[in-house]
Amino acid sequence: MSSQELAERSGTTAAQVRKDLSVFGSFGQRGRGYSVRQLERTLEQILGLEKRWRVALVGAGKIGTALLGYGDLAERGFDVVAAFDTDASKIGSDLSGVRVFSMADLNEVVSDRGVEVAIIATPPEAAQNTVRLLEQAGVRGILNFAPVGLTVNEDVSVRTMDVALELEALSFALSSRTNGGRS
Amino acid sequence: MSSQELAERSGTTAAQVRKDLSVFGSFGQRGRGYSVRQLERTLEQILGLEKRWRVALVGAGKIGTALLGYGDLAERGFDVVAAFDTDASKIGSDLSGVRVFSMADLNEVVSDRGVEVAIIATPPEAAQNTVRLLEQAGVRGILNFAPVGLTVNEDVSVRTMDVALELEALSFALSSRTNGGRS
DNA sequence: ATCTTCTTGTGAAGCCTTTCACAAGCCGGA
DNA sequence: TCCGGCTTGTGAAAGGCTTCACAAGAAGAT
Repeated sequence: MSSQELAERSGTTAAQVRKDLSVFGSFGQRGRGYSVRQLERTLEQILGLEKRWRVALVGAGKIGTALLGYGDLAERGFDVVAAFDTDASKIGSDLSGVRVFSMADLNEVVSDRGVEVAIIATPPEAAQNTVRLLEQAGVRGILNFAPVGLTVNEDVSVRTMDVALELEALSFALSSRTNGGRS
Repeated sequence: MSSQELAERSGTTAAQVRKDLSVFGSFGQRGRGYSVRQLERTLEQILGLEKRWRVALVGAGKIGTALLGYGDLAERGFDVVAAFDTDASKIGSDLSGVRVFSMADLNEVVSDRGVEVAIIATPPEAAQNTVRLLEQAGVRGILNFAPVGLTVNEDVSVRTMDVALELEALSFALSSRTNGGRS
């Protein structure tokens, strides 16, 4: 497959694709293009996707449980190995095959099971404190669904998914386009 | 409040804050800084946040219903005025005060209620077809939770929120940092 | 009124990313 | 073997974003 075709499929330009790939090395064959199979394998390795990751879910409310039922995650290399919640009635139960623990057990369970990445789906007030607990337990990647900015140690990566924020970005795009799209 | 303080709170630099604001005009007072109140009002207007938006939800499964219970949305100016699903047992029911309609009614309901933005929370196979329906009904902003890339008309904005993709980005950050973080 | 202190708004410089353009190289056909 | 058609990999140019640095202006003290 040529860089041109890759570009069209991923919504970018041929030159961009070639430059991006060239950062990691030369995988293409001049005159022939790229072997999709080989490219897939090589990139998986480079991006750390060949590895499976152990994930913990903190907050087994609506959003948390919805994520567990998402399915897709396991196929893409992420095993949710534990969930945590403050609600006593949930502790000990099974959500889509994942055991729910008390927050008090977080440190122990996360350390024992070698959890590297956590998903925070707590109410916003509880999110920052959850970060503290996770950092102490050795988690270095956090996906945050609580609509708040989080402060983390330097050696921890966070990504926040805020639905309302994304809608706001959409609304900005829409209104600037409508009001005679200056720029 | 000075640009310095604004920068610290939002995790950027003072120069960046001033440059960004200068795109829209001059709101600060030399020697004094910015009036937070006035800044808030002005930016709300500019970003189109003073307006309320009517939102439709397509796909009333786990993720969809979780989003409805999210609360935060209404506070931030987004009213979910209709939901759609293919499951006959859900049609006609109420989810957190939102009526669930058949997909067959999408065009009519969306047009009648003046929906401008839609959230797609369908299975990935159904997402692209949903885009078609929404475009025909006049929706111009789409927030997509299905883990697929979507093709849309030029006058429509899409944002995709893919949990596994975000986790993959995290895992890349983690593994590059571990493997002697070159660069 | 003048001086000192503070902070903005903005040209200019620096840096990084994207695009251009083309030599180098691969393949199939004659 | 030689040629013509394609496509990569990459230096160089262009474009965009971030940081620097400083004149212009505001407020309070003397």
